[in-house]
Amino acid sequence: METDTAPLASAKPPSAREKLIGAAVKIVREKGFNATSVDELCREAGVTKGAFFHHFRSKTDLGVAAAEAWKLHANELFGHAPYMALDDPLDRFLGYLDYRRDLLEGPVPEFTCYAGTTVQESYETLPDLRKACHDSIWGHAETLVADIDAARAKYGIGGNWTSESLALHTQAVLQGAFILAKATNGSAAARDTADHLIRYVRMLFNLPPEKEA
Amino acid sequence: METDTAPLASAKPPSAREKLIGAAVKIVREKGFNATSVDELCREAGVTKGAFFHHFRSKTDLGVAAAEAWKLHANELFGHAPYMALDDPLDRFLGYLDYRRDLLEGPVPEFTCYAGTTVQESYETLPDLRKACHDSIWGHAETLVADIDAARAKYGIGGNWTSESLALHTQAVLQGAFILAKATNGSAAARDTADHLIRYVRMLFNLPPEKEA
DNA sequence: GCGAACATACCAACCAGTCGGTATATAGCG
DNA sequence: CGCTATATACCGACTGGTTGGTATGTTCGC
Repeated sequence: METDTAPLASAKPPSAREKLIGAAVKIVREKGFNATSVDELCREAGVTKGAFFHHFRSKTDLGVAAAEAWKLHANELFGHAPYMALDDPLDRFLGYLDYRRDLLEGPVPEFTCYAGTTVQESYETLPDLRKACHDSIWGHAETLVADIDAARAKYGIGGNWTSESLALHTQAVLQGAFILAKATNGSAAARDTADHLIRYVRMLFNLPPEKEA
Repeated sequence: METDTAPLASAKPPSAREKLIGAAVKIVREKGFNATSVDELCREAGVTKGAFFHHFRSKTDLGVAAAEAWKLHANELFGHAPYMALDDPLDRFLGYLDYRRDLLEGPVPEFTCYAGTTVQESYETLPDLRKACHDSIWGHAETLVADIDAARAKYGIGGNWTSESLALHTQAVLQGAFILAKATNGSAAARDTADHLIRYVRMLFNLPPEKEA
């Protein structure tokens, strides 16, 4: 049906549709999907209710579109980060993990995940939204698998685990870090958890721990 | 103010208060805090609205009481599990992790965390509830710290990390596992992530990986 | 007969979604 | 070029149902 989903930032004149998707990503990360009303989304986007229901059949529909936009946004951000220019696949993967840890700072709603937040509220009640959030998370994890696989082959790393499961594990740890951040309303505990993840991956690949204090 | 919070299961005649707390823990884990209405909680508990607002000043107030009950419930469950009889602190910690992984099965709402679910929806808007969820998670993590500390001392394990941070990391990984479970509406991905956590802890303590397939 | 535990009736605010309408752009046609 | 037809984008008042919360009982143990 709808395939022209635009990323979070786009060209010159943002249409009502794009403004609503941006508003959803922003406000839902602050207050959650259910606590965000259509009127509030319209106010944030500077758009009327008529425009809302012209572009989206329902509030859930906007939630789905926002999940798709969120995946594109993430893959754009991490796919073009500096560490992606490195030659070694393990360096790229470790660069990704460092980058993700370093992003854990500032106001909590600015580094948390739209899809992870939303799926918690929708998984039992809104199947379409659950699936869209699943695809958002899995679609991002997928982008890590090739490098993990290549790194294992290059350095001869075996073990009773799959590269897919490690990619998903990184996402799980980050999602857990977001929950710790929300619980404390700060980012320190989240960074500590990301450090444990980095330590784990380095151990899996027989690397020494990062520089100590 | 209110200090007589009862655990999830108690003696003979469950009062309206206890029934409401039980209903909150159950339904909020399914649908989230905001999507759960007071009327639905009353229906589930078999209690009228008058009884609800006799015992709780607000819906948020019930959410706070449920978070406290949830912590008591968890510490009761894991504090009396079989592995707690083991002599070695590392065996107890590993027993805890195995037990948590093995609990990841069956319907998703039955193994997910009330506090982790709720804090995501409330951290910006309902400070009291955020704090109660924080105390629930941190209060459970605390119960692991003594064993981790003792295990490190016994086996001479150093490293640039604190026992508190590892205890919180286990909670973060489990919270992340719950999100993967919700996204898939199943528990397989969650168990895989728990396996990575167990592998990490074993590596930290210089143990070989668990039995392979 | 008095307070705690519950029940019933009710309310104002808010909710997602509807609907009749307008403004503008483009296309087809002569 | 001028005229009509059609489609898209957008507007905002309105609706029926739901929300969290209140006001006013009733019941019952002490």
